[in-house]
Amino acid sequence: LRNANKVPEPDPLSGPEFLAWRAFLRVHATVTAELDARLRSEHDVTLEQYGILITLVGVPEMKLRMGELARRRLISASKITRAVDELERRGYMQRSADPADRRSHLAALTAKGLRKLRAAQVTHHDVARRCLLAALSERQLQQLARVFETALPGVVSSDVWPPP
Amino acid sequence: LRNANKVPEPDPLSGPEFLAWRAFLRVHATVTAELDARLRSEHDVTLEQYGILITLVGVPEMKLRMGELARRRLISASKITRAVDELERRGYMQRSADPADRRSHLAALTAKGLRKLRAAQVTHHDVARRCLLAALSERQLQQLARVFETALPGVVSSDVWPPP
DNA sequence: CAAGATTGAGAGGTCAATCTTC
DNA sequence: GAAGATTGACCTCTCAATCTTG
Repeated sequence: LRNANKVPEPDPLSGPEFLAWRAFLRVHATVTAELDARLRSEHDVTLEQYGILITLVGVPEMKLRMGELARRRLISASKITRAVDELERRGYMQRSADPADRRSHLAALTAKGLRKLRAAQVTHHDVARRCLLAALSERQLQQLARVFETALPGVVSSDVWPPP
Repeated sequence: LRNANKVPEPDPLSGPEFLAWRAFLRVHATVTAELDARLRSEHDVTLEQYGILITLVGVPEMKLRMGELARRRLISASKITRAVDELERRGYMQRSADPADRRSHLAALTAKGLRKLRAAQVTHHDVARRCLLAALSERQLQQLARVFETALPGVVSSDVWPPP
């Protein structure tokens, strides 16, 4: 405490900045810890795997090139390769050749993967509601979306994230 | 697309729920990816290491028991052991015996660790501002904090998170 | 020779077993 | 015997090197 005061923080966040930022990080950490724990215990799927499946279901034909899938999940090329290996091994996804470019592989959701995702979504939505959404009025939900849209234009309405 | 309609989502989120939730996740993923990348490149520290240092600086005498540190960072006992091993190896932290309980070890920030943290905070705050805070008015920052406090009471004002 | 994807070797994380102290 | 912390063995991730096609 004494030492901390002797080496003061340069250009600190303002009071309201600090409180909003800290609450944002704390809420996210709390909610995702609960999400990952419940998805694992109830569906034997990690939050990361859930993210991959939910990304695919929202896309035409439920298939995406490996690189595009990695870009949308913000993960590396080698990590998406290994994650899809595992999901394919379990029968939730299937690779196929890309007719438009023979370097590229398409990663598709299978019928089994779709059923798995639908079941997992019940848990996902339950956690999202119980840890955040259910406490908020419709007006507060819209405020939240508006505030985020102000900070990162496109983040609310854009179908793909990050944008192409 | 055709198949997705045949296996519909049970109990979906409402429109405003969906938009607020998705934006929340997208903003967090975007900001933390940028944060981790810049902390690594400018200070050779991961976001996780930064989180450990920032947790310690906010606490009396800048020291915490290993288990309490793990609890506040939402990570396992073995992971905090190895993370502190590395931070100690680099001179940013130091372990000492806990006089109150000889089973327990205290993990303390060193003077070098405090200087490292102060430097990293400049980068941290720059990213936090540029990706989220700077676009918001003081009123919007307060709205954000209020909305989070509604969802998880204590998340804004509590000095320790998660609460004891 | 650049882009898309995968692989091998090494670094880092996880789970159960262990050691010490309460 | 349970709690606090660490260790060992296994598993996953990362980085650079590789293979293939544009």
